[in-house]
Amino acid sequence: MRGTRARMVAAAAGLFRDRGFDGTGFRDVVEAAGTTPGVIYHHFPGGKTELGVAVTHAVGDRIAAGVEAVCSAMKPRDAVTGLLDIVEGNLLRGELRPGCPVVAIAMSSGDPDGTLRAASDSFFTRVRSAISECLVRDRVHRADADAFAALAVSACEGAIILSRARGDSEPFDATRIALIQHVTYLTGKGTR
Amino acid sequence: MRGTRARMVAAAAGLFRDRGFDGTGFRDVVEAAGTTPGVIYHHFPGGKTELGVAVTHAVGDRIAAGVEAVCSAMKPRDAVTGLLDIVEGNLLRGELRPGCPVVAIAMSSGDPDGTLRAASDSFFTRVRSAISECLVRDRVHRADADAFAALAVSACEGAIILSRARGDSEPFDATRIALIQHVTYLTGKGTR
DNA sequence: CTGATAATAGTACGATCGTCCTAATCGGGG
DNA sequence: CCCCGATTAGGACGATCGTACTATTATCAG
Repeated sequence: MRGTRARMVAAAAGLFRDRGFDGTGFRDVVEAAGTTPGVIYHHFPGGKTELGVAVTHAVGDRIAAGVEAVCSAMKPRDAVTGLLDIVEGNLLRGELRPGCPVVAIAMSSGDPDGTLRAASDSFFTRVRSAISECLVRDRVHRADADAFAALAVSACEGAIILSRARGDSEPFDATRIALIQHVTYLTGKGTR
Repeated sequence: MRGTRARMVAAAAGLFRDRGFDGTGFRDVVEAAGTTPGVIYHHFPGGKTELGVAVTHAVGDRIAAGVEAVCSAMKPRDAVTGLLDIVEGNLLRGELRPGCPVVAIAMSSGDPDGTLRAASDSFFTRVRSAISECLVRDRVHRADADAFAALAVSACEGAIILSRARGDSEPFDATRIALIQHVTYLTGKGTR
C-alpha cells in the first residue's frame, strides 16, 4: 500500500519541524507513522536522505502551491498577507514549537553532495518567483520585486526562528507589520 | 587554565554554525579544541546544554556589541549596512557553509525547559533593540522602528538559511537590497 | 487454488551519542 | 621540600543512531 510511505513522509515532516533533521531518528518516524523499522529501506532505499528529499518535495509542493494560488489571484498587498497567513498556519503553530521542515533539512549536518540543500533551494526559489511575479504584474520594477521576494521569504523563515526562541508569536507579528508596510510602499508609490 | 574553556566555546561555535547543535557531537568539539573528552564536565558541569548557553552568550555578546556599535554611531541607513556587513562577515562566509550558531541552538531538538531558546531569544531581543533605537533617534516612529528591527533580524537569519540552501550568497544579497530600500523609505519619509 | 510480487514485521550490527569515573599531572602556599 | 586543589588524560557505560538482513504476511493475475 502506498499509504505507509505517505504516512511516513507526513510524520517525518512534523518531526523535522519540531526537532530538526539531525534531531529526529528513524525510529521516531516509524513510531509516529505506526510502522516498523524494516519498512524504511523498502520505501526509501536511499535512507534518511531520500526521506528528507521526499519531505521537502511534499511539504514544499503543498506550501508553494498555496503561495502561488494567493499570488496569482490577489494584488500584492493581499498576496503578502496570504503568504504570511499560510506561514503562520502551517509553520508557526506547530504541535510543539514553531519550525519549518524545509529549513530543518537545509540546516542538516550531513548532506555532503548537497542533495538536501538543493531540494530546499528549489522550494525557496519557487516561492520567491511566485511573489516576484505578483509584484511585477502590479507594475513594480522587476529588480524591486525580486529583492522584495527574497526579503519576504527570508523574513518568514527567520521570524519562525525568532518566535521559536521567544516562545510566542510576537517576533512573527512584528515582522508581518514591516513586510506589509514594505509592499505597500512598493505598490503605493507606483515606481520608486 | 581558563584558555581551554574558551577554546572549546570557540570551537563549538564554529561547529554549531556549520553542522547545527544536534549534528555536533561532544567529541567533535573536544577534538577541534585540542583537548580530551574528560575535560568537558569539568568546565561544563551542565553538559551540552551549558555549552550551548556559553556559545550563545559568547557569540551573541560579540555580534550584538558590534551591532550596537554601528547602530549608536551611524544613521539608520549606514547602520543597517553595517549590520548586514557584520552578518555577512561572521555568519555567511563560514568555513564550510553559511549558518548561525545562535539559530542552530534555538532550533535544537531537546531543551525541554527552554534554557537554550531563552539564551537565543535574549540575543535576538538585544539586536532588535539596538536597531530600533537607531531608527527612533532619527525620528522614525517607535512602532515603525520596532517592526523594522524585527524584520531586519528575521531577514538576516532567514537569508543565511536561503544562502546555505542555494550554495552562494545571492539570496542574502537580494535580501540586503530590499532591507536597505525599506530603511530608506522609513527615514526618507519623516525627515525629508 | 497457485505462484509471484510487493509490503511489513522484527531484529541484529557497528558506530557514535551524551555522560560519567578514575588516574595522572600541574601550580602555588605551607 | 611537600601538599592540595584545580586541571587534564583517557577510557567505560548504556542508549540510540543509521543501516541492513531475513521471515512472514498481504495482494492479485492466471
